[in-house]
Amino acid sequence: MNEYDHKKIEKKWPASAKASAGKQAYNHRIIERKWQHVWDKQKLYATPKNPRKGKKQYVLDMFPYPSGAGLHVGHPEGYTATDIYSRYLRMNGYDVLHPMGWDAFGLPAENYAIEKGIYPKKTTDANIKRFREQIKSLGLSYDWAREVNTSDPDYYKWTQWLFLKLYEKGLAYRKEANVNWCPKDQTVLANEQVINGRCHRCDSEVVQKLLPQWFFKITDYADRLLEGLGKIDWPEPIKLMQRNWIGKSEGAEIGFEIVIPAKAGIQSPIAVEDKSGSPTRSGMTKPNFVFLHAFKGSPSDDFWPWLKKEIEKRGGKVYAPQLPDPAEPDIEEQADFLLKNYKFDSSTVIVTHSLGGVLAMKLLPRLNVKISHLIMVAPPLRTIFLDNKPRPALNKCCDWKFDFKKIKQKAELISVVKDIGDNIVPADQPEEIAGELSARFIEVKAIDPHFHSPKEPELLNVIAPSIKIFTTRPDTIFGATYMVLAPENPLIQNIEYRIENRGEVKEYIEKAKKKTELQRTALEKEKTGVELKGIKAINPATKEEIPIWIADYVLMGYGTGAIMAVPAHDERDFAFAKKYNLSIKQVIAPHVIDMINPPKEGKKNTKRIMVHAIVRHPKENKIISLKWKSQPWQTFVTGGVEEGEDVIKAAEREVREETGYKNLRFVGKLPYTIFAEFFAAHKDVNRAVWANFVMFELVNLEQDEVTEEEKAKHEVVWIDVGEVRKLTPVAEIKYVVVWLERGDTAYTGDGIVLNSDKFNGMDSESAKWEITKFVGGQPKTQYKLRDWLISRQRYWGAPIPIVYCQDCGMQAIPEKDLPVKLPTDVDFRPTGESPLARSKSFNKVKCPNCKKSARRETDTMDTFVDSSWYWLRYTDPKNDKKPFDKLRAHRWCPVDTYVGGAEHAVLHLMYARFFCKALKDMGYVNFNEPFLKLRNQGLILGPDGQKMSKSKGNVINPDDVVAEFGADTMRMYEMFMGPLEDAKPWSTEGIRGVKRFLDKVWRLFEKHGALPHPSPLRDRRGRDGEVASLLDKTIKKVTEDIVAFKFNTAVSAMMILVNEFSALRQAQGVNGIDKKNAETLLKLLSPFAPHLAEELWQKLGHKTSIHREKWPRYDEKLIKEDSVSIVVQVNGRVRATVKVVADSSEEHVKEMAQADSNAKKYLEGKIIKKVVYVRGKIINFVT
RNA sequence: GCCCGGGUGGUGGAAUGGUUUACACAGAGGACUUAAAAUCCUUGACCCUAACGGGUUUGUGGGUUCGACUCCCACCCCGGGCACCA
Repeated sequence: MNEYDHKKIEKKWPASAKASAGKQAYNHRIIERKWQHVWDKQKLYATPKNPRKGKKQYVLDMFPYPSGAGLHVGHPEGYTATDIYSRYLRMNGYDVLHPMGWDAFGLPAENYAIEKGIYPKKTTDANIKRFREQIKSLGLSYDWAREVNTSDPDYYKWTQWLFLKLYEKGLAYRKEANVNWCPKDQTVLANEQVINGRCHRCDSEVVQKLLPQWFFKITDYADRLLEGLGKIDWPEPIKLMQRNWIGKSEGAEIGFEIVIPAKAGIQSPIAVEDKSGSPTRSGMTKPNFVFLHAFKGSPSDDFWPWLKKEIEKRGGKVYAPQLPDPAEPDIEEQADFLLKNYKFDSSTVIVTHSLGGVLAMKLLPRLNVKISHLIMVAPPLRTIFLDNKPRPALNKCCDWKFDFKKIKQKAELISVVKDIGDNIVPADQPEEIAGELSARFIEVKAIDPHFHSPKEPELLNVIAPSIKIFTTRPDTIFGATYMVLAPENPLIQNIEYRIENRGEVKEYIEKAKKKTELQRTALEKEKTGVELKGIKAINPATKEEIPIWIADYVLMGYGTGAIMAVPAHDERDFAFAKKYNLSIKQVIAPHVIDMINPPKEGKKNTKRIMVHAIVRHPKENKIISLKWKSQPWQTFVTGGVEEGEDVIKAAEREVREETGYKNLRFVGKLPYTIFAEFFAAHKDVNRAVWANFVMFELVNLEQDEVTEEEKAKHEVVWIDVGEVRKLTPVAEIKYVVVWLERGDTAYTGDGIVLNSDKFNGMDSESAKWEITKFVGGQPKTQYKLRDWLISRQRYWGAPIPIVYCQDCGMQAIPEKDLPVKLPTDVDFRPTGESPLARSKSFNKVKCPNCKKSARRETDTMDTFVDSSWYWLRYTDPKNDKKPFDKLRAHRWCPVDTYVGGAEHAVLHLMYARFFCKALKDMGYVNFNEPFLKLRNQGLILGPDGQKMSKSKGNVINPDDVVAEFGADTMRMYEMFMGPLEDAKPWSTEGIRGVKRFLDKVWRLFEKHGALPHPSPLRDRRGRDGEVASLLDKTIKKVTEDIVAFKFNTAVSAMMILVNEFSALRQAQGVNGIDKKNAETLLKLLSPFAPHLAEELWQKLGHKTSIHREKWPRYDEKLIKEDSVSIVVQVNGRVRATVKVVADSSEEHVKEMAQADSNAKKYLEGKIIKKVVYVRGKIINFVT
């Protein structure tokens, strides 16, 4: 170990000893600068090259963004915490990696460039320099040889490299996406820069804009990100926030078929009998399907019989003729046949297979009406086939010339379905037809090539789509009374041709698109929507037809973009149903068991339907209650409902009978029935009751006579509405209270299933899976997490290493060409595209594949990408071959302790975890979680308790604090303020107190030098052994508190010790304190106040650094007190304290306590029923 | 609206089932000093009492317990996160 040459130090810092000598306070300016210089020279905090296995600790701070404002007093809080912990670990023999660096890319530098025209690198480098100096002035023990800077090409080269690796793995992809766009600043904004739907800089409303963007596929890791949280030591609230962000929901995916509802009054479009012989009911029919089969085919071939059945199941009427001469077809003749036998009209849907499509294209121009929909499955356009088989019959079947314009005019909607695995019709033919006809073009994979399988489910999706929904409450499906699609749901286009109010629907969709984020998420926004008229869905549980709506309260980005609406059991659906008058059907009843009169074992069980009437006074805010004479009950007006009887009528009857009031006005009914179980004492039976609540208001107080029989049972008492809580149906009453306060609401909890056929009576939780099975649904897990959008139309970030070539498409930059450097010939002014797009030098690039000139990706990466892996770079910061050496990373990682602000709870911490897992899968690291232990630091507020800000003028500058009080005081004060994770206000008075403490320590040594002197282990009151005990207790407390990150109480423990030393010295007139004790104190202090501790340590005559010393141990035996104070309580109240020898027997303590004069007063003449004795703490007499 | 965290002297906070207010700040009184600063000592919730002592008190109300800041229930207030996630 390097020894200090005190002579040399003295020579360079001659003032240091004298500056403070004889003064009450020490000179922090000189001492701190001196030791910072010496430590730096000696490389005291260099990281060991090869940490010993099991002896390594990686202690990390979240690296700062080097802003122009310089260091904030909040920064040193976390830095001091990790510094204390690192120093503590080193003193306990650990090899510690404790680095610092710069999250240097980001918006402010670029905005500054826009404003002042100063190149971002220039401002950033200057800011880093200032930050580094400020951090160094705090005496933090970072190993500066490992400094990293994300804006350095040597760093972002590897950020780009990691991007390419993710790209190779399919974890980086490009797609069109809606992004936040600020119309005033002409730029895309990150989600976190949008505050309440407004731009954080200019406050204009942010709109959604569709742009091609790069994403990282973090959703692939949703489950692992969730699972990993169980294994790491992080603050619970942070873990919870991540869990919520990932948002895992278990539920079911269930299909709802779309049907064509029966309608009266529409003329049958086809007035002839069909081959299948199905009767055509006159005056009432459904839209009709006409099937046109293929060459050599028949309606019993291929998918036809299956499709017919499926469509009929959905209420469609199908006509599937056998076409004349299928093997030697004459298209014109076939068309004649159809025209002769069938009548087509605006509701007709023609479905064709293969050559049937040619027939349809020849048929349509000859129609004098417009049909609804033409669906051509794998239609040919020419007689060129993939199998090269000659088909002479086809060559002569028609002229293969089509009047596309006319065809287009004769169908409302045309769809062309292509099989991507087709082995007969070449791919370009259906495509060309679709193009000519401007038709909907759908590419699918058929089960058998060219749709030859007896079942082709994809076709059903085109012809009769079903709506897939995700729900976490399949148990409520019997109560699904309507469905809702998100306005963006592409399914709407599929079924559009059947929608009667198309114009209205389109208008709604357009309006929804134009809405700003603010309007869509506006508080208490009223729900809007439009019904899709002309189609219905079938509730798969009830088989009933239910309406389909579109509404923007359903989001496309979650689940399937469609829901089944259960208004009775979902708040949103409830509000929507109320507004649009949709039916509400209860299928779950809250299940309550009366805790005061619970059902009794062995009693008869009876079932009843009951109604409770809440009767309001005509003028006052009072309601009627009945006070029972035979029971200790006070109830609403209450009674049974006969099977089939109207609940409201029954309630009216009861009110009349029991109270005589007769002029009632019905106000409302609790929208759900409650299932309650209790013991009915007056009848001596158990009751299971369906409880209904009805509210009336008395029009006046006119009253009929009440029968004597009723009068004998109970008396009418008016009570305040606020007292409802006290009434007797205790278990149900909480729902009534909510009803009275908030009005009608949906019941969203669990309970007993009702109105659900064979599932009635089950509890909702167990019904979930049973019902899912019953309706043919699948269990499904959904996540809220979306993929991470990393594109930024910004300059000051790492360029995305991709080029676009006209011939070869998207191409990755080869590794050898990295880094893609940021150009300097840039105009920063915002125009809506990335500034990189306007750099000439940047865009001079050749396609890595064909070497022709190509276009560069001009977006840069989100700065969160840079910070997702910096913790790995610290383990190997100078490597120019790889981002980091695997072995070196493995020696130090994962990070053992990570400290930073809670504002990164989701973003940075989630992204870094994602990177770690992706790197693990690619074999670059061998662990799953980057940060094993995480601790948050709280905000430091201004002295006024407000968040520090320039405009409020409450900013504390750390430079000023260090200048006035010194780094040691600043460090210690920030630790002493309160718990690390709490937000706490700065107090200028408070920091003085800490300085006073350090001065006190200084005087303890300084006044007479540090003297070796005989250990007078007596405290100021002359008691032997107390100081020794206190010293060991302090070691214990400080040690435990550092490990637990409870630095505030560690500081207070040292204050207590120093106060004791100081008083001891005064009381005994001793010059200085015992050397051993002094050294222990300094060691405890050294992680907190490293400069002062080192200075005093050297003064004690040492030549090596205190920071290389071993952490002090304590002696359990010394901590144990010889005598203890026992608190004497009588009936739990403190009456005295008695002093007894430690480990006294209970008997002895009891005697001593009873002997105490004050305790005696309270025990005199009382019988002691019980004595509670807690060893060494308390004795309680119960009389 | 939902989900977290919190509410303790004049102030920052300590105590996670056992004497509420450790430690520090501010305040009051005293010592030293010509004086101030600095330092040191004493004091320090509220009400009753001359005092011994007693009573009340950890946001409010209730409960569990010999005993509750601590555990349970309801409510109020503050801070943070999410926000139509089916």
